[in-house]
Amino acid sequence: MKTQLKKGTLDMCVLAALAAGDSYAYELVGILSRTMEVSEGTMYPLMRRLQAEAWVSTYLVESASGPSRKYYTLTEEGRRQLAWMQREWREFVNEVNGVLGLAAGAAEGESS
Amino acid sequence: MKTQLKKGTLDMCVLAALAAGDSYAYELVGILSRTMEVSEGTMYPLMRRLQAEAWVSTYLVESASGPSRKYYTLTEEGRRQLAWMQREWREFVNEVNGVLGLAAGAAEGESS
DNA sequence: ACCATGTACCTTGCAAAGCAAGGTATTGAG
DNA sequence: CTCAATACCTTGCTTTGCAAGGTACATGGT
Repeated sequence: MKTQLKKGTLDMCVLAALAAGDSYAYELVGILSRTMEVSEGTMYPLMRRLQAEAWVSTYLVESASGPSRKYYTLTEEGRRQLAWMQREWREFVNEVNGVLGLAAGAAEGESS
Repeated sequence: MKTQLKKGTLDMCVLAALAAGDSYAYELVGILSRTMEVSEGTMYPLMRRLQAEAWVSTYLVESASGPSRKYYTLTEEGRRQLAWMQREWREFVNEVNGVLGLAAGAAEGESS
């Protein structure tokens, strides 16, 4: 469920998570999954996009408990992009809530 | 812009607008355009979907200034669907803001 | 009569994004 | 030696928004 709602917000969520510290795709799925549903099939293509846009850069780190991890760091441009996305996000939420609010006022109690 | 963010919210917005009173596709574009960007190419297929799901029903009304208008009414099921969508929407907004908030707290001032 | 403008309907074809399902390789436990 | 967990990845499908195009009616201007 909620698949459609996530469109366009996951990049922002990942960038926000990376703003709190470097991480790798597999771990990011776990981190975001504490709050919302995400799958690996979504994550890996997403990370490629972020890198293609130069919003993140990568480096490899060997792990003692499995294959090497591909860590991602937020770039300066990524940081700017995150700020811009957050502005758009808040704006959009207001727009939608505006439409919902209008309807709520007209559909429910028209007290005074 | 913001095309991706709209995915999944436009149906809800249209249902909300219809909760305030019957309307037709062309007019709905105008109504929603006061708050957010929508185009006809989006609206007409959308209305077909809503009707296919039985969330709206239609009736024709002749117009003095152009072709007949296809009015849409919210059905009982549509009303229930709208309520459910709004719940999902608020939940989702909280989830995303949660992820953004975590990052904000960790990235900016770590006072105390 | 002609044409532009506004109203009102519609479709086709594309692009973007999320996801299930599948696949590979490494490490450690039983 | 097999099983699970870690960690990477791709292919194909689906949904949705949108630009671009097309139809038809009414009105006003020329």
